[in-house]
Amino acid sequence: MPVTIKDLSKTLGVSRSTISKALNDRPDVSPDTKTRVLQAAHDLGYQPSAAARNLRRQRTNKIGLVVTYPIHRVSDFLSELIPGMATVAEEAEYNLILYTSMVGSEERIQNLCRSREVDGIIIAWPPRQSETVALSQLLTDEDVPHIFLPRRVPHDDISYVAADHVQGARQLTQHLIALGHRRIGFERLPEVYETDDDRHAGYTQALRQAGIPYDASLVVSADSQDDDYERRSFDVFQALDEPPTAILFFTDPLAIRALSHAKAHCIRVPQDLSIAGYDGIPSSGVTEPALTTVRQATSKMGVLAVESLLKLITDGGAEPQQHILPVELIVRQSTAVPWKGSA
Amino acid sequence: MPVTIKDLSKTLGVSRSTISKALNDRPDVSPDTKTRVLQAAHDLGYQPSAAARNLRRQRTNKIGLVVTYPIHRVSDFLSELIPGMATVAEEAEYNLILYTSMVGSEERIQNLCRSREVDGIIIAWPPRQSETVALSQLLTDEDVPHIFLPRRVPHDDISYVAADHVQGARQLTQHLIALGHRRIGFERLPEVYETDDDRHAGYTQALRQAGIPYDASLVVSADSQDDDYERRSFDVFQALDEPPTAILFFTDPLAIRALSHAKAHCIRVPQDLSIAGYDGIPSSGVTEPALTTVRQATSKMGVLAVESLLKLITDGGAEPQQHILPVELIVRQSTAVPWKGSA
DNA sequence: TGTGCTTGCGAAATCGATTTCGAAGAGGTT
DNA sequence: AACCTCTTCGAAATCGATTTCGCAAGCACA
Repeated sequence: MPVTIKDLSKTLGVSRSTISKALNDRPDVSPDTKTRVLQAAHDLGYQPSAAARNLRRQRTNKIGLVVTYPIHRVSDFLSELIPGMATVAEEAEYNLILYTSMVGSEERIQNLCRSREVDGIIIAWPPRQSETVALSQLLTDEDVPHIFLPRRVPHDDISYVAADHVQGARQLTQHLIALGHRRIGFERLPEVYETDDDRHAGYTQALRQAGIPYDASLVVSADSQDDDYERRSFDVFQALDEPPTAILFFTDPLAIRALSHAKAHCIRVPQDLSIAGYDGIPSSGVTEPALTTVRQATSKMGVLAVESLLKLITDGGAEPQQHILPVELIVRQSTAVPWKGSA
Repeated sequence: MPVTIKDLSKTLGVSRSTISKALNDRPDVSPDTKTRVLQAAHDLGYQPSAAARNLRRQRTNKIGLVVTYPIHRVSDFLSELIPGMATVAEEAEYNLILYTSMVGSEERIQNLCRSREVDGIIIAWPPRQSETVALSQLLTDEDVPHIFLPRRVPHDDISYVAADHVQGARQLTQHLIALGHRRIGFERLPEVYETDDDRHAGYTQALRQAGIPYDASLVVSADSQDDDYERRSFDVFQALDEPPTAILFFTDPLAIRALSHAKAHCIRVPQDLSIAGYDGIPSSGVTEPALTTVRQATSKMGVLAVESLLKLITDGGAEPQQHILPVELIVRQSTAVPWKGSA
C-alpha cells in the first residue's frame, strides 16, 4: 500500500489539512511544522496521489496529443514534433498523453474532453476545414483549450500553429526560375487541404511574378493511396510534348522515389531534370544527389503549439493563438541550371 | 460545468449507485432502468470523470513511456516504436503518457510510480546494468509493473524486450566473410552497454567460426560525443599497415558519415571498401550506394513491450516477460567482394 | 397466512487530497 | 481585566465515481 496523507498525519500527530498546507507551501503553517512535515514526507517516501489531486483540483496537468490521421503515415513528422513538445510541457510540469486511434472520430475526441483527463489538446492533422471549425466549436462548448497543428485554419477564433507553405513553395519555385527553368512541374495531393492550396498558391505566385503562364498540364495530383502512382505520374510528365525541366514534389518521399525512377529512365538529375522535395526529412540529405527541399521548423512548431496551449490553459481569457512559421529553402544538388540542348 | 453522475441521478430520479451500476453493466439493475440510464447519459452527454474513476478504482489505464536518454538522440527510434505501442495500448483501452526528461533520475521515476499516475511503465534505454537492477528492485518494491527496452537485462526476474544483437552482428560479419573479406573493421561504442557487448560477441563468434584470428587493432571505439570523430577513426583504419577491406559500424548514421568520408578520400564503396551499418533507419536505403545493414524489428518490439506490460498489469502473478527478437540482415550495395589488387 | 428466496434499488462509506471556516492561543494595547 | 489582532491549526465539506450491504417488494410454496 502506498503512503497516503493519512499515514503522514498519523505518524506526525498533525491534521491532514496541515500536512497538505505544508506540502503546498501555504502561508498558515509555522516554519517549524513545515520542516517537520517535509522531513517526514521524505522519510516515508510520500508522494501525493495523482488521481486524488486531479479530482480535487479539477486539473490533471496533462496535455492530449490527438493524432487524427493514420499514425504510421505521420510518424516521421511526429518524431520531430514530440521531443520539443514533451520538453516544453515537462518544464511546465505537464505531460503528454498520446491518443492515436482518433481517425475521423469527432465523437471520441468529445468524449475524451468530457472525461476531463487532459487540460487541453493539440489536434495533429485536423480534418477538412469545415469539420475543423465544427470540431473547434464542439471543444469550445466543452471549454477545453485546443490548438490545431500543423495546418492553418482560416478562422479568426481558432488557434493553430502552421508553417508558411505559400512562402515555401514560392521560394522553391523562384529558386528554379532563377536557375533558368520555365517549365516547372508540380505534383500536388489529391486531397483538398489548406496545405495543398497554399503550396499551389506559392507556386502560381512565383510563376506570375516571373511572367510565366500557368500550364495546367504541368500540375498533376499524386494518388497517395497508390504506391506505384509515382512511376506513372513520372511517365505523364515525360509524355508531354514539352516535358518539364524541373519538378516540385509535394513531399520528400515522393521526390526520393522520383529520383530512382529517373535513374531507371536514364534521366540524369540534375543535368537532365531538376527535382525538389518538401519537408526536409533526414533522408533527403543523403540521397545522390542530395535533395533540394524546404525545411519546416517542425520542432519549433511543436514547441510553439505547447507554449500556446499552456497559455490558453493558464489564462482562460487569452486571445486565440495563431502562428504561421517561416520555412527555410535548402538548396542541394538535385536542382541545377537546365540543359539547353533541346531549347 | 460538465455533467456528473449527480446530474443524471437528479434528472432520472434514480440513485447514483444505480446509475453507476447501469453504466458498468452490473447484474443488479433491471433491463428497463438500464436502458433509461443509458439513454439519459447519451442525451445529456455524460462521460464519467477520469479523475474520480481513477481514484476510486485505483487504476488509471495509462502506461508510462519513460525515456531515460536525451530524447533527440533517440527520436528516430521512438518514431518507429510509438505507433505500434500506442495502437496496441489503445486497443486494450490504455493510453501512453510520455516522460522524456528522466535522464539519469532514478528518483523521479520512483516519484512517478508513487504518485500512481500510471499502471505500469516501459523504460526506454535503461542505464548500465547495475543501475538497471537497482531500479527494477525499486519499482518492484513500489509494486509497479515495468519492462525495459530495448536492451536485454541479464537477470532472471527482470522483464525486457530486446533484439538479438549477437545474431545480428554475427550474420553481418558472416556475410562479409562469405564475400571473401578477412580483415574486417568494427567500430563499437565507448559506453559499456550490453548491446555493445552483444554485437562485439557476434562479431568475434563469426570470426572464430571462420578461423580468422581476432585483431584488436581492427576494433576501435567511436566517441559519440565528438561529431568529427568519425573522420579520425576513418583515418585510424586507413593508417593501419594492412587496412580493413570492410568496416562494420555500430549504427547507420556512423556508416552514412563514413560513406561521405570515403568519397572525400577517393575510396570507392564497395569496390575499395565495404561498409555496413546497423539499425536499418530509413536513410540507409537511399544512400548511394544503399547501405547493407541489419534491421531491428523496432515496431514489433514496441508492440511486444506493451503486450507484455499489459500482461504484468492484468495478471499480478505473471512470470517475468523476457523477449529477444531476431533481427534481419539487409544486403544492399555498400558491401561486395573485396578488391584483390593488393592481396 | 407465514416462510423463504430472488430481484432491484438506495444509503452510506470509500478512494486521497484540498480548501474553507472557525477556534484556540499568544501577544499587545488601553 | 477586557478587548483586539495575528498566527497556527484542525474539523468537516468537497471533488465524482464505485462498492458494499441491507431493505423492500414480488413471487412461490407449504
